[in-house]
Amino acid sequence: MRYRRLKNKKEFARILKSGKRAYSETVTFIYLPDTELKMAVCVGKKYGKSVQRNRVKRLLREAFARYAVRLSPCAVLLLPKIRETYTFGEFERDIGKICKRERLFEDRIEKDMP
RNA sequence: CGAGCGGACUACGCGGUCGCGGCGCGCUAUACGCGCGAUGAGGAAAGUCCGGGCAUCGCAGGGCAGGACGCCUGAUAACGUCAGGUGGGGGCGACCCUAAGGAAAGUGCAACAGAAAUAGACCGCCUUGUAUCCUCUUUCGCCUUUAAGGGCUCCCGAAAAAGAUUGCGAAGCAAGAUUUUUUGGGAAGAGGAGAAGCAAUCGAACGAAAAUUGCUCUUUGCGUGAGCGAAGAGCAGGAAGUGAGAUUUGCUUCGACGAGGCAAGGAUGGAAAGGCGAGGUAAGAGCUCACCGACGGGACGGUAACGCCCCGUGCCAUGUAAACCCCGUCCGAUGCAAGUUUGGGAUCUUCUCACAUAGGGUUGCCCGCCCGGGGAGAUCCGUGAAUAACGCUGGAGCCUAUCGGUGACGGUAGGCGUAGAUAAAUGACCGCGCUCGACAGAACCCGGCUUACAGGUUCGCUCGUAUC
RNA sequence: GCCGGUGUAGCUCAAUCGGCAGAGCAACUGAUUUGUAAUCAGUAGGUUGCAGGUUCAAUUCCCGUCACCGGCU
Repeated sequence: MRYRRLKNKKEFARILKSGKRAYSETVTFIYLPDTELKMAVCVGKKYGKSVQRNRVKRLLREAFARYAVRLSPCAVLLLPKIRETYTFGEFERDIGKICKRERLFEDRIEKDMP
C-alpha cells in the first residue's frame, strides 16, 4: 500500500482551508505536508451520470498511483476540471508535471521513471 | 426477392504486464502489511410508478375522512402484473390497441352556431272561426246539431190530371195562362282594391380648401325575393354627388287577426326525442307494417363475461363519471439513513407534569386505549462518535430433466453455490481479430411496470411479385 | 436513499368551475425634439417543456417522460 484514502470530513476542511494549490489544464492539485501519504478525488454530480463520474475517479487514481511510490508524505486532493471527454494520458502527464514543479519527489535518483 | 407482424436470446472476443474490493489459506504477530488462490455490475443495475418480504411503532378496537383499483375466469406471497377468453375499435393480412361498472339516486357543465340544447314551438304544414270595400255576371235562400240527412221557400226541366180563355159553324179537334201531384236538377262564381318592400324619376336644402362617381371582371357576406353591401383589379369621366319629401312607372314577396292539431321539413351543431322504405292522415306522427338498431322475457351453449335463437314492447329519459358522485373490492403508519448491540459516569442548576386534569404516543380527525417520569444546560475526568459491529445476502434463488395444465404457473428428481462496498471496488498499457462495440454502474432484498439502447443471432407467421 | 413542488411571448407573471392565450417591461415603426431620453400612437412576437389519452372541445383532467428547484438525514 503506497498511500491511504482520505475519508474524514475534518481533514477535507483542513486541506481546503490551508493547503497549497497547483493548477494544470486538466486537474487542480491541492496538497499539505503530513505524516503519511493520503489522497482523495473530488467528483460531484456536475461531472455527469454515475458511469461518467466513476470513470473520472478511476483514471485519476490510476494516474496518481503511478507517482505515489516516489512522493514525499503529504495529504492530496485532486479536483478534475469539467470537460467533454477524459483521457488517462492527459491526467498522467499533468500530475507528473505538477509533482516535478512543486518538488514533491522524495527520491531524485530515479529520474528515468516514465 | 421485397415489404411487414409476433416471440426468444445476446450485449466485442482472446492473450500478457501492472493495479483495485471483499473472501479463503499461509507468513508477520495483531497498529499496519506481504504472498498465493478462486471470485467480483445490468437487461435495464435507471425512473421510484405499483406490489410484497423484512424491521420498528401498545398497529393488529370502532367510526369518519382519504387513497388505489374496476369486462370475465384463472395464476401468484401480492399487485395497477401475467395468462386465457369476452365485448368494442384499427389493419388486405400476420396482428395490434382498449381505465371496458353505474347517466330512470342526485348535483354540475355543454362556449360559438342554430328556430330550438334536454326542453320547446320561431318559421312552417293542416283544420276551423271572425272580418272591410268595390265591380261584373247572376237563378242573388232560410231553419234544424255539422259539410251527412230532414223540413220550408224559390228557380229550371219532364210526365200525368184539372183548367179560365182563344181559334175552327157545332160535336169534336187544336193551342193554352194557371193550379195540383209525382220526379230530376239548382240556389253560386269571377276579378280587384290591401300589406310589406326594392329600383328608377322629380326634388326644397347642402355641396369649390373639390372624388363623395360610373362601368366591367373576380372573390365574398346578407336577404325568401326584387336587390343591397365589402374587398381587390382594370377602364372611363370631371358636378357627375348627398338628400327631407312627392308622384308615376317597373319589379319582388305575402293575404290579415284569433283558436286548435302536428312534430314531417327548416342552411347550424359533436349531439336535434331510433334509422330507412311503404302504407296511412285534414296535415302529421311507431299511428301501422317490413328490415336494421334498442329494451324486456324465455330456451340452448358457456364456470363466467357473453354468444345465438325465439317471442314480445312501438321505443320513454343526449353527452360527459379521465367533473362531483353512487356501487363493489382492497389499503394501519413509517422505511435499512428502518432498527439492534457496544461505547459515560459523577456533581450542580433549571423547565414541565403528576392519579386522570395537562402533556406525549397510537392514523389526518373523533371516540377508545397506553405511558410515570421526561427534557435542557454547566463543570470534572474520558472521547474513534456523521464512528465500530450486526442488519448484509441461502433467497417466493438459479440450471437441467420430467409430469399436470391451452397458458401464466405448479409438483417431483438431480445439480450449482453466484458481488456485498461505505469519500464507496472492474481501470491503465501492449498484441491479435472483426461487423469497430449502444444505453448505461449494485448500495436491504425480491416480483412487475415504464423509460433509454449500436447492433447481432434465431424461431414462427402474413401480404405482394416472379418462376416452376 | 426518501419526500414534495414548478415549467405559458426575449424577461417577470396572469388565465375564475374545460369554451377567443392575456398584462407590464423589453423590441420594432411612426409622431414629438436641433438630437437623445421621457411622452403619445401603432405593430409584431406562443409547438402553453415534450409525447400519448379522455372529451364536441385541454394551458386546465389522466398517464408517461425531460429539465429545474426545494426539504429530510
